[in-house]
Amino acid sequence: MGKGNYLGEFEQLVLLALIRLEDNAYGMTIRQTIQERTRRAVAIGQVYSALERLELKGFLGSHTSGPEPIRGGRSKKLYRLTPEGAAALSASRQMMDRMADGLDLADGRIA
Amino acid sequence: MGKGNYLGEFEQLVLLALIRLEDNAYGMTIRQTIQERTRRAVAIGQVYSALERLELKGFLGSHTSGPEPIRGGRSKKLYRLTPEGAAALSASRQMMDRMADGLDLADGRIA
DNA sequence: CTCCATTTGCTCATTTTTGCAGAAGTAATT
DNA sequence: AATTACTTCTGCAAAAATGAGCAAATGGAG
Repeated sequence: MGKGNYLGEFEQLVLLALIRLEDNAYGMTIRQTIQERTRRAVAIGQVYSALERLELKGFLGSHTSGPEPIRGGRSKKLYRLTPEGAAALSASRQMMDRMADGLDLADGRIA
Repeated sequence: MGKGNYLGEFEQLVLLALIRLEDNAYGMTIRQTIQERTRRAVAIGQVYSALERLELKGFLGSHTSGPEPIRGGRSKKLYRLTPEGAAALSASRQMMDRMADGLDLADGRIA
């Protein structure tokens, strides 16, 4: 795998949502999960563009579910993390942890 | 504080470096700290452009040190975190923590 | 049964913000 | 003048963010 493909912050949120959602990860649920947990509004387009980037990089895979017999029950594009995605996520988090290690974030000395 | 004032990942690294460096945070040391801890190369211009943005947003303050009587000892632009910066950093990290809470990152289910 | 309003899910185009890279410039000592 | 240390400037690439609008399903009114 090439260099320089580290994850942006929102991309990390998306990958974390995938893990949390297990077999039910698709655009709408991913968006909802991120909104609930981060308490910030997420535009729908943002989710899909992140998903597209991540799939291109091989960090996740997708398949299409069949439609379901409920109102608005059209088919969905379901996503799952790949081993590469899991590795990238883990690496990003470890990097941040090393940077924060031993610091008292409560009282960062103030200007 | 306004909305939409979120930190990018590199910006977070810069703020964390500030805390770590206490009274000795300026372009060169910030760069070095990030490189050592994250193990990735950091272009110097990237550091300064992040610093400029962060100062503009009020997340850090700066002042100029006097020159020192050693070779190349020109004056430095020293940076410190503001209360707003500390709050933003803390918020970003909490957001990520809530997203990751309870997940087993080791075995994200695989595609 | 046929429309069409409603619900759910996705695509696309665009703009703004961050990230990345290196050349050029400034200020000090030797 | 040469050397060392630090900063600014400039340009481009990648990611974040926004929102309009398209597509596919059901359910209900007629």
